[in-house]
Amino acid sequence: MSQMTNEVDNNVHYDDQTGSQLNDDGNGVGVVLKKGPWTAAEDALLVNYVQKHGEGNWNVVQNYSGLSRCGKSCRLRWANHLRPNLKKGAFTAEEERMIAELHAKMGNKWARMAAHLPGRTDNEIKNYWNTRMKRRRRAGLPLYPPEVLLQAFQERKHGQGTGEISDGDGGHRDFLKKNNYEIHDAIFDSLKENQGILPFLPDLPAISANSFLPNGLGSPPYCNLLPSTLPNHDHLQESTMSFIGSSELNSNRFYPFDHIKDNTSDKISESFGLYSPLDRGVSHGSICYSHSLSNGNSSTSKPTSEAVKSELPSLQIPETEFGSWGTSPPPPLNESLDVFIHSPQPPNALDSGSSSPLNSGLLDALLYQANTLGCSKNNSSDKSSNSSIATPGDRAECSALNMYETEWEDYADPLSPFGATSILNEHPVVSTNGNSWDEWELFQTFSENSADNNERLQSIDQVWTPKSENQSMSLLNFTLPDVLITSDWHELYSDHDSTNQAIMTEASDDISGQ
DNA sequence: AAGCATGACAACCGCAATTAG
DNA sequence: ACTAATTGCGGTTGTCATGCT
Repeated sequence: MSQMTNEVDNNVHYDDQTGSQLNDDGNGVGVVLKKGPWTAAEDALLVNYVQKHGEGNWNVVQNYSGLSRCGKSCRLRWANHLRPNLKKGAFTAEEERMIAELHAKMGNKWARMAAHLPGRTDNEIKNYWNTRMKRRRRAGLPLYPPEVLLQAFQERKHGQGTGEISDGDGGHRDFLKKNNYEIHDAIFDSLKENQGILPFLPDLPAISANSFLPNGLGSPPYCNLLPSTLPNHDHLQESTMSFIGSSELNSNRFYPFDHIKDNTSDKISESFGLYSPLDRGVSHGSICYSHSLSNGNSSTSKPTSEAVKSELPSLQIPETEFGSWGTSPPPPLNESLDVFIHSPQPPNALDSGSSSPLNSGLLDALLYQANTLGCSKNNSSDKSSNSSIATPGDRAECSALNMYETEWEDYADPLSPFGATSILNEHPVVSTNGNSWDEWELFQTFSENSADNNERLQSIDQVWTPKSENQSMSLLNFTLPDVLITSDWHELYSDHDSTNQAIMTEASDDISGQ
């Protein structure tokens, strides 16, 4: 890097600037070890050493090479920069897709991910992901492309989760599978991270709580959601019921966004964990409350803001804990669910009366989403009739949708394996050049100023067809167009809904089918 | 042009796991 | 079996470049 090139022959500068540390490995006590950026001369020394002695024994490098670096630093330098076959430069589209996919499966297992990306280092991947995630989070965008979510979900569902990608982290998965409690990491991760996948429901029909809770949690699909092996089922049910009771699900009919009619659209985003670009507060409830379940264990003793801090993607649970679950009674799961279920709601949530499924946690948000999708297919009249509700929410929803639509522009590259081509061919896009962020804003403005939402939603209804539903299940290669400034953008909208629907249908099937 | 925000990297730190004695 | 050393990993921080206001 340019940084490095500027550092050649300036040892003194960096010694003074970055300080030093004493060697603590006994090899040269009192020797001042250099820190900071490596110089070309140091690199040469290290390369020379490795060529002569091979990798390893890093702590003795300074003895043989004359380097004043600790072994750790040498190893890192070699691994990240000097070893042969390192691939430099920007990640390719394929690599980016791989990273998203791997992260959806593995979480922050950078080293494992690097193993699947020849020539790339864990540090590189980590930096890439963190930067990318920061950017996306700031923009309020979901971390994973829907097709990655769907694919991962399907793979997990069909027991081919590891497939060609073995993360070696099957411990907790085994546990999950054994307990028929297999919910894909990525789904929860995505929900937890920013839940961008949820808010882009095409519309928000009023649905009857009874329609998907015919007999409360004691009947499908909820009863099947619970691990059949749970010995403390009653307890869990009771807990879950109280959880449901805390929401508006116990009313005959609830309007998911009704309660936010009078609130700002931020509440929707907050409820679904969709970050507002303007508000990245770390204490957003949805993040906090989703954490316990997504982790599958109760980590709520810690400040929930940590969920944000740690950027936990997948089931980032110490494997020992899961391992112990496998050999000991499942109460931890109960507890975790219990904790999740009884997750304290922020006072304002209660005060505002927004104890809706949106605020009560990602589980019912997920289920709500899944069921809503089901309802939306069967009840277009409801859809249209309800498209008139919650104007502010609708706007927020629209915003979320818009974000989603432009979200995966990275994957809209015609060369991308996600294959934007077909979509782009099917749906003429007016503008498709370059980066779309500005265009997205333009589009958002367009959307917000466009004809009233009812009309838009009706259009969506019109373009919904069983065909698109069927297609949705084969949309693994579906890619969002780069830009959606198009006269018939609602058709794209509809296709996104298809993907979304596919995901949520999978989620619903997966949950109810367990 | 200056200041600021952000991105991209590189490197360090601490902890945990593994290995060697 | 125990301990220390080594290695690996993930989180975090620091620096520079770039773009925007």
